[in-house]
Amino acid sequence: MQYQPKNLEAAIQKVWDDNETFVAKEDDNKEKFYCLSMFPYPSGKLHMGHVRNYTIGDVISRFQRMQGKNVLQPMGWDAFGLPAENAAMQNNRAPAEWTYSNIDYMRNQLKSLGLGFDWSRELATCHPEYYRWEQWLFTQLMKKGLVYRKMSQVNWDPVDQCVLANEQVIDGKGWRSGAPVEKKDIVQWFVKITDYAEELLQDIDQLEGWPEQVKTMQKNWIGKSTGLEISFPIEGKENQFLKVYTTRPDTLMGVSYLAVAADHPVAHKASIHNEPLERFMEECTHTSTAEADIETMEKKGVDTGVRVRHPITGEIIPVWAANFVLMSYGTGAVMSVPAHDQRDYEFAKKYDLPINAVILPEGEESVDVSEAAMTEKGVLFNSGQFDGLKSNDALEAMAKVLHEQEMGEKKTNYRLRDWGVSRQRYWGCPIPAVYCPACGVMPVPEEELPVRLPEDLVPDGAGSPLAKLEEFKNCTCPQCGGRAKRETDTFDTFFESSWYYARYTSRDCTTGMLDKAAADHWLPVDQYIGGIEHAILHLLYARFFHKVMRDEGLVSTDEPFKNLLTQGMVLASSWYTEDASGKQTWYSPLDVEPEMDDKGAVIGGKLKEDGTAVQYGGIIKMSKSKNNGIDPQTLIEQYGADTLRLYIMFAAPPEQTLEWSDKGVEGCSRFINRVWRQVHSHVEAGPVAACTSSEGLGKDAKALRLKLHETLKKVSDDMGRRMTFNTAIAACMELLNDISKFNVNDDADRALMQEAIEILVLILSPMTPHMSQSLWESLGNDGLVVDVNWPDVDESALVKSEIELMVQVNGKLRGKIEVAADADKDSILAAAKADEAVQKFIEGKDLVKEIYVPGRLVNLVVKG
RNA sequence: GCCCAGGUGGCGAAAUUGGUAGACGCAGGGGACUUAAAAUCCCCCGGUGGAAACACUGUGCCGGUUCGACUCCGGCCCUGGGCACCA
Repeated sequence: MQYQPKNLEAAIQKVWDDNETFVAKEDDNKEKFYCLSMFPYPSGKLHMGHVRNYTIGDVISRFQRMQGKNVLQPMGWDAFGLPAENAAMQNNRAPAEWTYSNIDYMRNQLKSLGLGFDWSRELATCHPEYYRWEQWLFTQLMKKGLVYRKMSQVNWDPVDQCVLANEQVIDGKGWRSGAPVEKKDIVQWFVKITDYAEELLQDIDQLEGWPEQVKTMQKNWIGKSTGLEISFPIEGKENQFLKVYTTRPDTLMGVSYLAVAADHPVAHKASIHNEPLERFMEECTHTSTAEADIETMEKKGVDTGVRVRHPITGEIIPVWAANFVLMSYGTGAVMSVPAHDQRDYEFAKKYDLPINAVILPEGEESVDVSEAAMTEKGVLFNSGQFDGLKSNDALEAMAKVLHEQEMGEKKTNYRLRDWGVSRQRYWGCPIPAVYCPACGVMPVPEEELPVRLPEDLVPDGAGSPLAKLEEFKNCTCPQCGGRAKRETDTFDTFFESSWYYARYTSRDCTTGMLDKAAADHWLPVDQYIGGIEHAILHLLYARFFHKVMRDEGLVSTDEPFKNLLTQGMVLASSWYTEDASGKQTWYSPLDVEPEMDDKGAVIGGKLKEDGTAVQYGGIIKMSKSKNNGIDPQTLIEQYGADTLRLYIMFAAPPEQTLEWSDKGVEGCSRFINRVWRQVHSHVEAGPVAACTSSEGLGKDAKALRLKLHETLKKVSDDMGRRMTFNTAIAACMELLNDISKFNVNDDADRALMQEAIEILVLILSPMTPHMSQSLWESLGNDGLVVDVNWPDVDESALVKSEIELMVQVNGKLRGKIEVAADADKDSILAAAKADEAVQKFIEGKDLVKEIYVPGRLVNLVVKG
């Protein structure tokens, strides 16, 4: 019987569908397990990153179900976003229509992978039944004072008259118009995530099932610091101060200038009679708003002419406007101490500003700042009354003096900024606010929700379509009944993805955002799986939303995700040619024959079609722009979903990047075929009951049964605790190698084969559910594999009479000895010293130390 | 620039708590089967020296701790992710 995955997989998927195998119901008799993979943006087709994400989730779900848990594994669509608008402009198609057809296509793709989703809970964030509840939550936050409006900067395309996302700004120019981008101030909605900064920070310690690296990134992002907020009196302006915040108050006596943002009010005022400053400020409006750009930009500045007085020494200090100071951070002004901060140092060198050293390295007499800043903490000097103080004690001392003079206060600061949620875009959730000329800004009343997004618009890239749509914009004031205007901005799409995990528990609830009982039953998510690229923003916003929902009485826990698995990206080799103008054309790795040097390193390649030489672009993330994506669909058709799933899980542990290899897929296909043939050749000889004990088995059979239960033990641990599916699969491969070498001589051997093969089929089933289901039936069993209990390890099969120990001399492996499993230390050491290979290295030398690690090794330390 | 990861054969990787470096798979080489090919099965496979036994060497680079380091510590190099409007 040949392995033909295409028909087999479709038939088994139909059985799952017909039986509603994966529809989850609340059941208090079983432990619940909520397994969630990050939902996809419906971009058109599944890519390999999706396949990886959802396969990992499905393997975990199936494993947990076989552990007897009641598993919920839902799926939905992160349906709002920019790509729909871009596609709309290109194809003159409405984003809604494009999105819905993508969803239909991708749903079928997911089904063909055999993923055990509860489709009855499917949701799409662009459905009004979904987004009405985030609108509702937002109006609650408005009433609570947790949202506000303020001016903030956006990238503005002066030609297309629209706001650009950071990724749409290429080399400072708009991606479509090519016009230099400008910064523009507009009024936008902000959510006060900073009110929860401390709790978001503290609760990270509760997240025991999160990777350490993600927790560290979140801590650093929130960026709690304690420092001083210091007021510098402005010269010639009675009672006017420039405020700065510093985490290094110990360097206060070394301040040589203050730097303010180019759009700081002080700079604005000063620019009126200062032409170079005015020019500089104008120049600063033509830079990107992205932090990475600002931080890597050449540091520039201009003297504003404004002077302040040092709050302690009274010294006159210049105020510069600088392009690296951001108005949106802290007070928009910083104190600069070139001697002890490298960026300030470079700026001071460039503009010939004084460099005053005030910190000595601990235990030293002098400090050299002729080449670079000394950024370590130490002991204060040149600091008048503070001389001799340690850096760490300076905060209290400075705070006391400044407090008395009302020139400064100790302050806790967070790097985290409030969440700007306004987007001047069409394909998003409308922000439920109304502007009345008489009554002001107010929330849309609950009974008028949802504010529906019209779904038939086709954006043209010039401005926001909603802002141009009078029938959307015009409304009546809920308070006075007069004519009013609706908000035409939409939410940041992170808004939708911040609570979808909760909505799955009560998707059909029409009376509230969540059904409390259902939400309490399933939440928190037991296992969340998604890309490492979401380590900060998405996960932080979702944690924040959860706390907000908790404070609204909607959920009962502090945190949404108990365990987190951050999966690595999927990479493939990349190939390109470059024309005279430097324009690159990228080719699919499937179309290229690589060429290697003697050492096997890739040096180039040729197109399979016509032999054109192409250059190697390295192994990089699969992406449309580099044309190195591998379409999962063709692989499913060629090898079947089980082979693709097995390869994805075998090629690397889940957190690591995964490099695509078509040869590797073939290897997995070979393995599946070997399992298939092994089962069928065993079954051909007729039915047999599985072996249940090692008693009475011959030597080889005993050894195979040992291997079988060792493998079961390892695979259970790898899949349940370690989540290293690659090593679990490797163990299954080893087991199959042993099974196929085993000679069946009698009925007892056949019974052992039955046991071994049944266990192999079961433990592979999370990865290869279709194959396992089919083989399970061939082995004479009824029912669904997914409802079978995970097999138990027979501990008695694991008992060994003899063990092998390594013998080292001075830490180098010199021999191996076979000893009884219960041998004592002295006899083991004696055996080690008696070993012929070991003898050569200890003969005639002084034995100075003997180390015995039970079950592992002996190390003999000799001298001379 | 800042924050966080990663770096082990020709390649993907393994070594779980400091204790046999390279399991498993891919590629490659040799053989069996076949008229032949594919498929399948068996053997070899880090480097250097050696007929072999075996020895030396080897986990990005430099240094340290230890009886013993891929694993711990300090410094550096390279690659990747994130940096608040891609999702």
